[in-house]
Amino acid sequence: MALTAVKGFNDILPEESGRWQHIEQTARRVFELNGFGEIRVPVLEKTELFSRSIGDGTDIVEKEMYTFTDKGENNVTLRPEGTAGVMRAFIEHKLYALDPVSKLYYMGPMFRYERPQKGRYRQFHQIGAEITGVNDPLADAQLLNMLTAFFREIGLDEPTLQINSLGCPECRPAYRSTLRSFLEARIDQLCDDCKRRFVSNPLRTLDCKAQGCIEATAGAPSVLDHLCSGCDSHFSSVRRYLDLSGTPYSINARMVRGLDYYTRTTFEMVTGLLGSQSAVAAGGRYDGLISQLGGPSIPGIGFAMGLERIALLLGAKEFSSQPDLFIATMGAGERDVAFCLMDGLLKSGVRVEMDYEGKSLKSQMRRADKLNARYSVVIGENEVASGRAAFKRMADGLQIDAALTVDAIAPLVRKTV
RNA sequence: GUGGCUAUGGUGAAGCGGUUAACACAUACGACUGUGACUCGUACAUACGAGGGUUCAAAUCCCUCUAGCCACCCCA
Repeated sequence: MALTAVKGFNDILPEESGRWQHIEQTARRVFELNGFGEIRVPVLEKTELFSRSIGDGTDIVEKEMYTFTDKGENNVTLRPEGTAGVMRAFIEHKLYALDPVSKLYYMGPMFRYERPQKGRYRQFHQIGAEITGVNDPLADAQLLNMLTAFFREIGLDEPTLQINSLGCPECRPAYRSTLRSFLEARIDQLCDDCKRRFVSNPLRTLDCKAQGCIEATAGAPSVLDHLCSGCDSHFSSVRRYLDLSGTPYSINARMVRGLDYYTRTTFEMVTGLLGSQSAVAAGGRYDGLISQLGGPSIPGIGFAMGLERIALLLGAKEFSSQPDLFIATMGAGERDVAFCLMDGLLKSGVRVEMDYEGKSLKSQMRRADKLNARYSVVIGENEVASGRAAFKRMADGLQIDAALTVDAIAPLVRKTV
């Protein structure tokens, strides 16, 4: 093969793009219903934006970013996630000055240099939403309800919502050291990875899949028992609002996030159908992020969902449309008439196909069938002379006589639902 | 970054050292003399991921590389 796409970068072919559009349109509809407006930000940002927001020690920043120096000697990076860029724009354009509460959504490609596997690619696509300016747990709950609504609308009931609270800079350090002393006593039972995590990120040992670690951490202290009073009441309010609106969820005190900026509420939509890529959507509150990036001290909360993973879950559901009418012609003499008829019908919104290259009637009919046209019509000398033709309903072969005019044809073949 | 598996036409695949690379689907054209889905006929890999080697002879054995998939790490 001469030239191929870059490893981990995929083409979305027409066969699949219908499904993608369905996902995107559903997200737009649900998000806009909730008062979110779309923001479009660049895919390329200064590297510093990501190292400062996501965190220097995270895997994303340490080994997964597409970072390079451009011709002007700027150190730039293809965005590995969406929130940082959106918040940069939020601060840069002082959107907080327009409105104390802003609700934004975005969609587009993200880039991470990882080894591709099922549901994980180097260029992947996310749809995300962010609320800034609200401390109240009401914002957390609305965002979670919106996420739940999206999955309901898209027709997926499989992914389930899990929530947790990670505390804040007040209470997390204390919990972390409590956990560390718990682990210290059992460090021999931990796997090699977790011995490393014990130092770098002890919370991570809680969601390790190794049997020894699961046993060793079975009685580990829970974050939720070590929240400060502010975080504790915030979390219980979030739960109360979810209960009030009947949103199903479960609490997973072992859920950890990969980005440093999360505080308090964190959550994931989890599926069991994608192997180890169980998270279809994930997010959380990031009360310190905006000020960390040089903006005012404004809280925020948001999520991102993975389009590829949702598309995978949607599976083989059919989203392609069918032509209303296929026009077949007997000979070159009728093609002018057919072409004008097609043009007129297209202008009035009827989806029409015709044969472009003067193939045999047999081929044309086969094509009408293959395209799954709802009606077909054959135009020959007789039809041109009489100005009428038989429109064949492909599903059952019924033929209906009608005049060869847009006004007569459009209502006949147009899908009436 | 680590590990495992796999690489034959548009697709799914047979082939396990010996003349024309099976079969199916898809595609194109045709047969049933102006009407699809059934049936039938014809066409369709100078070629077996790339490069090297062994051999009289390789898609079939060996080596290297590359790619894809899956898993780990991590993550949407």
